[in-house]
Amino acid sequence: MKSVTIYDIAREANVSVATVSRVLNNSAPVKESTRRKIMEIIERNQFQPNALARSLLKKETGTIAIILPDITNPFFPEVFWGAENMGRELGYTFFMCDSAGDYKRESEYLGILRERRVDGIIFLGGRINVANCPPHLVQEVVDLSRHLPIVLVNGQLASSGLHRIYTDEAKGAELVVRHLIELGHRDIAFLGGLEYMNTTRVKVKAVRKVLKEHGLDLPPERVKYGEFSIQAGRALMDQLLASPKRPTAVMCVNDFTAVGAVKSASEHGLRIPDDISIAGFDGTPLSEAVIPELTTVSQHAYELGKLAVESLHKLISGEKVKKQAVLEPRLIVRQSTGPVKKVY
Amino acid sequence: MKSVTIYDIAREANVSVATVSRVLNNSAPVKESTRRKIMEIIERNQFQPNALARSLLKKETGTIAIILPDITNPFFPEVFWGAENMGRELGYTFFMCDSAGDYKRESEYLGILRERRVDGIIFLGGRINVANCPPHLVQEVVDLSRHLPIVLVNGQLASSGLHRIYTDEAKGAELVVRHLIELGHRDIAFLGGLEYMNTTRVKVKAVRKVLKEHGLDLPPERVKYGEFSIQAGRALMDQLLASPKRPTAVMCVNDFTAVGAVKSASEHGLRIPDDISIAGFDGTPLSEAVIPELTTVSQHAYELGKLAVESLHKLISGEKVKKQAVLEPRLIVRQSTGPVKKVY
DNA sequence: TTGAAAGCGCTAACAG
DNA sequence: CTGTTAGCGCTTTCAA
Repeated sequence: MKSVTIYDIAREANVSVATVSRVLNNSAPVKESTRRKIMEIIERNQFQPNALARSLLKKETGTIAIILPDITNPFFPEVFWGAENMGRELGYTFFMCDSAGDYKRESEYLGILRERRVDGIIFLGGRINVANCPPHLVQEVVDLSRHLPIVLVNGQLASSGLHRIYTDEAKGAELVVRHLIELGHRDIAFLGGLEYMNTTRVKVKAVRKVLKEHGLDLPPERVKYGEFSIQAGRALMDQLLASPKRPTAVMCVNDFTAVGAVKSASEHGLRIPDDISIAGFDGTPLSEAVIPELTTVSQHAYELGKLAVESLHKLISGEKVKKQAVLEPRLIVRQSTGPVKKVY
Repeated sequence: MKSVTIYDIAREANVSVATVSRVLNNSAPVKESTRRKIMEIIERNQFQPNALARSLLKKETGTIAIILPDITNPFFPEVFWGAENMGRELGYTFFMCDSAGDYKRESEYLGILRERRVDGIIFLGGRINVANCPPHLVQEVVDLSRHLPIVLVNGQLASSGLHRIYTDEAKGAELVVRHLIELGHRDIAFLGGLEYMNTTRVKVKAVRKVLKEHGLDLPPERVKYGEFSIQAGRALMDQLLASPKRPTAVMCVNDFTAVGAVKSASEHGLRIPDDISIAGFDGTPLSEAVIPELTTVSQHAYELGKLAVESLHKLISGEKVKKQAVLEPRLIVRQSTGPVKKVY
């Protein structure tokens, strides 16, 4: 089990470790014949340099960590996949940290990652998505960011000056509402999402704005806050349908809740979109897998991951990077929304 | 940006680095007063020991890597989530490596992980799931396993003697077929999965076996091989439905293909399960998200991840571990399967 | 083109 | 209870 080191190679080749190091890194010219001899010995011994030792010296590890709130939500694997594909080419390996959206876990990971000397961190969810993040939690991230680059994806930390990549969710929500209005809907509800999370607030605000432009409004009973899960979507929709007069269209905070809403609606005997239109958000693969396929808004998850790594890499290399990169959301009209049915 | 080291702390506290190290690791008694002083200085400087240096010395990194074929397939996040929850308590951090099922990428990662001196590897998909894995690819893993523990999840490497955790897929397939037969189905088809992958073969074989027990068989035209995606499921189902006489029930290789099959069937105007029963496999969250909810077989993905880490940890700690751990699959009957409709 | 030697930051004997 | 010291495996001057 004794692992072979650069010394073993050097000894066997009758050269110094410096020379072996040189052929390993191509960091200086080495006589062709010695190079070949060394290479041969390396191959034969299946020698692999110890990345820890190298990192200790070079002060860079070639690792990036991604902290996210829920890997089982299909939006995040998509982001990761984008990040990894970009990162692999640049030579990075990824630590995956599922925080479950829990501040404590986030802090825990932040500490661990610092100890492990990752080259950078991509942060999603949790504290960067709440309306009023406790100052010490903001500070923690800001402090860390003085040691290593951090990129926030789809979130922010009040006046932290951290780099951000995000999709314009307000714009996305507007797209959905305009689409619904064009279809003739006048009674639109908003469903899902915790009230104190930004992703929820931003959307509700945008919905209000667009409705107002059309002389419509969003009364309190047409907004149902809750979790982001399928279950929550279903329960919330149940509530909505329990009211005497039901809306003709529902915009959901994400695809999960939309799926739940669809379930509830069909359990209530409603046909979608004939009896009620339901729209999701995120454009996850799930939205396409469901029947009926969901009208939703693509957040370009893959792209977000890719861009995050790209920025991070530049930051790591000391290049100048724009503080913010905003992606345009894209409305994807599918089967779950349709013209309002006139009832005379 | 100069990072503070144990030396800085020692100097400021007027003690030796050894003492600082002792309070850091609680590895030997230290006078309470000095301990407090040192702690205070550590806090004030936000000192975090460099894990690289420690790992270099201790020959253990506290990292586990998980190699899997497709993080966007909801089965795998579930496995990861189980692994992480178990691993976090044991002090591990996770490298996530999406191989895309590509042997080249797998090899690439295997090399990188060795260099990074991960404490262990959890391997899923790709080469451990094909019927005839090229010997050099087997050898590569076996070689590596002499340097660090490797656990194969839901797969195997011919006579490699590697540790394995898996769900009994044959049993799972049997469960589905028996369920279908009980419902009165006599014409059952199998859909999806590459023919050369074990996960496909095992299931087809099991289906044949059970059908035979009941005096039935699985003619070639009732088996449609293909990818594991939703798209594949849909295309394959289209083929199946193009035949003059369609089966009354379809068992799919996984939930993705089942979802595709459901789509195709409903596009063809068939009601599920009244006109045709469709069953999935894996028990992913997707199977429950979809409408109608899928009858499927739970592979206990979360549990697989948990167990994998548990074994790995024991292996790492030098404890004795069973070569194999087999989980019992569980049939989950939901809405996509029902009694066969008698047609006279 | 090559070698000697000084660390990177930490832990673990070994002495005291 | 505490300090000295020898590495862990590698890269990188500085000389030769």
